[in-house]
Amino acid sequence: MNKPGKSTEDMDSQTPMGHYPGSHKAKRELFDGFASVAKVLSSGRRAEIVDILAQGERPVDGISHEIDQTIANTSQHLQQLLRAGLVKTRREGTRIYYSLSGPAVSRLWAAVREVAGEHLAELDELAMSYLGDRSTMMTMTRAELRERIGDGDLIVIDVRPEAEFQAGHIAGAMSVTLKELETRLDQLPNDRIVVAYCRGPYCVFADNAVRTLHQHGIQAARLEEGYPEWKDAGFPVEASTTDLPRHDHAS
Amino acid sequence: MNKPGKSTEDMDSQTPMGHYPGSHKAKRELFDGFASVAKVLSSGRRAEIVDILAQGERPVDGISHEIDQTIANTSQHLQQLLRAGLVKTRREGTRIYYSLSGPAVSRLWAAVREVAGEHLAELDELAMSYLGDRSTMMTMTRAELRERIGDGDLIVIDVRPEAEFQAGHIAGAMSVTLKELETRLDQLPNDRIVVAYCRGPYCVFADNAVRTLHQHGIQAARLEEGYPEWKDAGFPVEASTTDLPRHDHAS
DNA sequence: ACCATATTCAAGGGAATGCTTGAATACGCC
DNA sequence: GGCGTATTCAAGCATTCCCTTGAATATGGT
Repeated sequence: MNKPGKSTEDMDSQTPMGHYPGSHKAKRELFDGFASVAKVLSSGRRAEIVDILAQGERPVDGISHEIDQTIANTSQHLQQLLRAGLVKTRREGTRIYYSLSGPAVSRLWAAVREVAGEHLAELDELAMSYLGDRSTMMTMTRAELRERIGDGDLIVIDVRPEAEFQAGHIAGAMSVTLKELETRLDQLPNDRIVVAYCRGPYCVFADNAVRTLHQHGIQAARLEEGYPEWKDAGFPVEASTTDLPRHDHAS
Repeated sequence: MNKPGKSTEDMDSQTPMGHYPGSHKAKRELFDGFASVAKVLSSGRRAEIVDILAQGERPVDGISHEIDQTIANTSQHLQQLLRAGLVKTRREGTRIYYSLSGPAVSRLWAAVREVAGEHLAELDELAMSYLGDRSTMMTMTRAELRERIGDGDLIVIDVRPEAEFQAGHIAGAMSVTLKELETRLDQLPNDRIVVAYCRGPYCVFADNAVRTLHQHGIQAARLEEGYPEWKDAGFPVEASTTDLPRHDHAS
């Protein structure tokens, strides 16, 4: 006898009376609803999209370029995120800007990364393969950076794509993308420690910035987490109001 | 030109030099890794399993009965949860007990429910259909309950299946399953408010207990969240050490 | 009105998923 | 060693998912 009981088909066995809420069918549907939220994060490409939107709003073709997928495919992923309620849209002329629908989504994404980092056996290997060796790199925590950010002995650079800096960044940070970094070394004061940050704990931009700076003999450290975590912690942020956020094409 | 760039195929366009980490392929694989954690929660049945395991460890056939699925199917779902690292196992004779692999998993599950509750359009309807009308039911927060639990004017009952009570419960609570409730009404002191709790904010047991108590003219309220949230908040818990946790068959 | 740009829609193929069924494995008991 | 119980494994089928391709829609500029 392998099958589940049929006698209590539509009424939970814990329920003593027939007319109470709690049918198995409704329970299945409710949990299918919860599952639909997780399902939308069950694609690596959509996870990348959420990681990018956690930085701020972005139009479709900016996202498409960032995740290296066709516009059509990116659009379909965005539709799925939209249907599940994880993102919302804002139209501006011919462009449609997507953004996370709330901080709870950011927390969910952080929880996924945390579980993967703590419990998924292969993750260390995958992270190592993408990020390279981090063991020799100096890091700084959010709390420490906030403490020391006004002291004048360090400078904070944001190495995310310009569009993300403009959508919001750590108060007092300057934007230096990786592409520009080597040509703008002279603009960095050589008597301060440079602290680089980017999208989050698994973002490679800050790592590579620190590597480049070290090669040029400049003291540099990486912020352990990224802009979304800084913002979610309620630490001071600011946005470029000089211009509307645009996507940045490399070509 | 709809396709993503091929010229930067294996090197992130933000990276200035060729030998730095950050290839697109490795990034895809890393995010596929994160996605694999979410994917395992993308089935309603596995979500139910996680909800049950958040109460404490449980053997396969107990879970199978609880989610109303065949043992074979339940086992396969558990294998997937195991591969993704969300659960761990403990063998005891011929039984294999599954449990969540850490509190991060519990937080992840809470984050999924939170996002669904805040942003998924259909969820209210699904919850209403499973739980019934909650609007007339009195509730109590964790903090308030902890405050008043020693005052002697209320009594806390745990209406989850006995196995879950034994695996861990709110300190000072007494176990009264829904099945027993009507026959044990005389054991409840009639000069105190009864506070019922169960698995979490979307669990129907406590609701139905309060409904039954009200029908018998007993003052009763529902704890807003359940045992996992109480435990994760660091509030006092205790476990039955009189016997090893068993599953409970209704049949 | 016409064109360019940004985004969405629709159809199709190959792969993966969830559930079922029936058999295999592992442990404890006699 | 043989039996009963708990769990896992393996094969099959209908469904769903991801990505691709090509066309359709919507907005703004000239």
